[in-house]
Amino acid sequence: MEILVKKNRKQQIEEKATTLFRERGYAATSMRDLAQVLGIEAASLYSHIKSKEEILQKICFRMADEFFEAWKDVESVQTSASDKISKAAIAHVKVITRNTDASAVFFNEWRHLSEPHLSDFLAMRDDYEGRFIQIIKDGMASGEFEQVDAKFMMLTILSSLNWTHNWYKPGGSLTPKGIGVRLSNLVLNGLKK
Amino acid sequence: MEILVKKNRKQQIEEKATTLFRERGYAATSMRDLAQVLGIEAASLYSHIKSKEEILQKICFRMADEFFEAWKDVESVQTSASDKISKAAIAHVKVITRNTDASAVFFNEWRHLSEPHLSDFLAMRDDYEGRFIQIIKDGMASGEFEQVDAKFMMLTILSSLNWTHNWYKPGGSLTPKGIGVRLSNLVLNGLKK
DNA sequence: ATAATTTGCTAACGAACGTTAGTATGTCTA
DNA sequence: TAGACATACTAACGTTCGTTAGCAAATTAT
Repeated sequence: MEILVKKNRKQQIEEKATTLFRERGYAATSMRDLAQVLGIEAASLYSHIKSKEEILQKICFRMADEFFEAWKDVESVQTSASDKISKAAIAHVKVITRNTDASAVFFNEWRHLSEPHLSDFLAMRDDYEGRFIQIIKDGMASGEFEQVDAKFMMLTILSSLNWTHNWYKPGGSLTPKGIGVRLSNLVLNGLKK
Repeated sequence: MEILVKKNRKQQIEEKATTLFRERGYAATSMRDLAQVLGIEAASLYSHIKSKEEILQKICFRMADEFFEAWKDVESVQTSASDKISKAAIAHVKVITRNTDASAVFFNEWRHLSEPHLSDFLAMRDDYEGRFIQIIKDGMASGEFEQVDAKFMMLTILSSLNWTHNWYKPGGSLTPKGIGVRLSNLVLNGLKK
């Protein structure tokens, strides 16, 4: 066995950091703040992590992975464009509602990444957004959707989906899937012929 | 005459600060950064302003004023609920596109306000959001809209509208009014019976 | 049993932070 | 012409920042 990974404490650090970064923002959260929440000294954090930014990187790229992972279900089956949009919306919302704090960090704090991680991040985002655009364009080409500005449409769809991290509370009347269904129906009403 | 207001330099400071706060975030922007952009020393800023946070307050509450001011046109005339939503969306987008940097600060940096300004800010936001909810509820009561979760609908509408600050570029193919019309049509398709 | 790993501490580093005090200079106003 | 005002400076304050060095105890693996 070659389990060399530091497990327990490092995970705790990332979890607490996620909460703090969400509440106060990355720049306004100090390592001493983070240490206090964990009940240790700030210097002790460095037995487990390399730097403050490493934590942010982990959060951002783990979320990116989750979004791409969820997308696999969308592209696996051959189906109509509207069905794909619907599937993508549901999958996207599920990822967000499963990680509301990490999502907030992902959406709001990525700009504090340094190079080359910042460029990597933006490239992934472009890739992800491009997949939505492609579906919309396919839908227009096949006559399923009206002729619209595909990028504008993508931005509108994703802004509605992404905003859910700001108000979703587990245990509310709307389930993640319910939210995805409602939001995708909403935009599909505007897309379908 | 009692013109005691410091005019020129203070405005410049607020403008440059708006850009920096948007690009780097409030907490990650130092007074020395701001001074450098203006070509002066950090200490010199304090001949014109009281504190760093005062700048943030000015930006946030000026934007709040603009949003409420734009809303006056919506409530002045008695008309259908869908017409009101449309008018509100257009007015809202116009304010954002007229001040993309300040809007970004308004949406992302308000949490760095200290009390009592933070509570004031949140109260204004609740008020503003409540007006959207009221129109939606009126539309449902009159039979114009389908029965929906009014708060969910408001959040969806505003998230689409608010996101425009992230991608709108003056001189693009879409005018502010065009954006407002398209976005309001989109959500109205989902609302109307 | 012993070696390695995990976890934490105190002390401190240099840098950057927001801000104040005190002063100087040019410009507009009475 | 005198005073007020706008604008900016140097110098420095106390604080907080992210991080490192060096050490120690407990836990785990061999």
